[in-house]
Amino acid sequence: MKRPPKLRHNNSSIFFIDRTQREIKTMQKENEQSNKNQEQPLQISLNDQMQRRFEERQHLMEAGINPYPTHFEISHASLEILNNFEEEAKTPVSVAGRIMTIRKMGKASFFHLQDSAGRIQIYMKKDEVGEVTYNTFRLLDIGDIVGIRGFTFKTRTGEISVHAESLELLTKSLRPIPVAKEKEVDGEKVIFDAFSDKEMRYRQRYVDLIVNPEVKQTFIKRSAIVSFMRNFFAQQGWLEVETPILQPIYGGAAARPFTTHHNALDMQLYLRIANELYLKRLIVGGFDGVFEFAKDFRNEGIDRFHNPEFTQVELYVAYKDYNWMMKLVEELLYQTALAINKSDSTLFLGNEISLQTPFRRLSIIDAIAEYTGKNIGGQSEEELRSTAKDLGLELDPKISSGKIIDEIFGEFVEPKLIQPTFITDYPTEMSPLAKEHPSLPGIVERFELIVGGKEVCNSFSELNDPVIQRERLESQAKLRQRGDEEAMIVDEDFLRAIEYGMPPCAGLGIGIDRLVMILTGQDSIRDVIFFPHLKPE
RNA sequence: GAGAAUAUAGCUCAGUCGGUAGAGCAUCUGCCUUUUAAGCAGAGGGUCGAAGGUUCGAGUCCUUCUAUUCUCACCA
Repeated sequence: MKRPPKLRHNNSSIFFIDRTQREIKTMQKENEQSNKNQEQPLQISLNDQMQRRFEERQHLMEAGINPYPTHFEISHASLEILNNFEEEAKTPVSVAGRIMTIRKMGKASFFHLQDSAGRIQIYMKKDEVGEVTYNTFRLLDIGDIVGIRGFTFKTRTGEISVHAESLELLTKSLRPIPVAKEKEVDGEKVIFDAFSDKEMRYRQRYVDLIVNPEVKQTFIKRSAIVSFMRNFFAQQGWLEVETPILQPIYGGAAARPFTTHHNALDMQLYLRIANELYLKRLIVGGFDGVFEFAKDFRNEGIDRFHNPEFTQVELYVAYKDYNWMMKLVEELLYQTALAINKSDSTLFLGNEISLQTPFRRLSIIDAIAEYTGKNIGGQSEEELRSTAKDLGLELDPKISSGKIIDEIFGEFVEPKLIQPTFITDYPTEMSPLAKEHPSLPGIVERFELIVGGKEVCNSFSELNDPVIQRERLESQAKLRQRGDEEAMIVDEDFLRAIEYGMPPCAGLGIGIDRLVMILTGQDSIRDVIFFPHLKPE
């Protein structure tokens, strides 16, 4: 460099750079030349804004100032200052956060710092912080992270702020963040030109979280929902466990799996589609109640209700049945809603949903009768097929009676069940792991909870007769041979386990992503998963 | 898997009949000591998603491809 930029600093971490436009141009030229000469490993394509920020980082380091120091003592979060403000106190505070707005007015400036709790305005006056610090500040960018020491006060226009006495750069930001401006109109916040491109929001969730505060709230709620449920289960004395994600035989649900390969063992493995069979092994082993918050993986379509990996909590409780489990689910969801939203009602897909207990209960046969006028109780496969035809439903000729009922239900009933509704007593054929109803032949003790037209829970009294279980799995294997890719596989180890004897048991699965969607009012699963699956850029 | 829409500056978006690439915010320079979508004056910034084609000339018309969004189908 022919002429380095003027750098002055004193013994604190304060710096001062004075540049003219011409000097910047010269430096850019030199930078380009040195890039050519030295084959920089840096492969980031720079726009003008990034170029300038890279240079600034370099200048700081040349001046012996670390743009990435290791720590800063924080006394207050932004929200604490706002909540505990006392007009006359002038409380000394130190705060840290990302610069989100800047309003420079010559020898005084205002800017907002954003920390994890919120935003706080900082006021800085040249007379008070001195020329060196003030000029330091003038060079910082929106997006930089700084620490401020000062005292609290309220501005002429009434905003609680921090009057800065010193400033320390904590992290230099190299990429411009898409700042949106906001304004209050009649107490309502109006946001201008928000960062709203959905693809970029999902791909660069970190940016989404910085600039769209309501996104953060959704995920904070998600965390609170899981914590609340975990405590709810733990307080009953049930054990939180972990079971394999990599499985030699997958099972517990009707779905197509992901496959992977273990090199050292040279064997194919599957990513689990459900935890059910492993959790039941633990009930055999003598635990009275086990639960697992689990990532499951299903190799199927992607839309706003389905992500290839999703979260379920499964719970198994010995000596209980599905009627008991229904009461538990009602209580759990009601309590969760109250804890999270302070309300038992929520807006989901345009519908006001009430989680007030008790939820409606309806057998699948009655539900179909109510919403289609067709009584399918006791109908044979052929009769069911003609009922479906009457209703205008086209069916794959391969599917059998259980699936036909499921199709009719899914097409004509499920979308209409907006308020929480337990659908009970499914055909045995659809539920190979559920125990048959003692007084209803061909029907199992099973329920699903439908909310907003979508399945949220699935539960049954678990089948524990190993002989019948083997028959059921073997007939699944036959369906598989007929071409049903989702039919289950015979899992000999699971059968061996329940041959030792599994106590009567109620099982439950709750789709966490969907529950979070309902309780946070989000219409897409992508808005409740930090990093939803997208094709590579 | 099928259909529709979208892709232009860091962000949000205009761009008419095919004829020199536009705005607001952000950035840079100057002024401004309680502002808040701060203000005033000026400046810089573009492989118009990618590749072909038509044309004297393409952001614009045609073809193919890529990604996303929405709807439908399957799945929870």
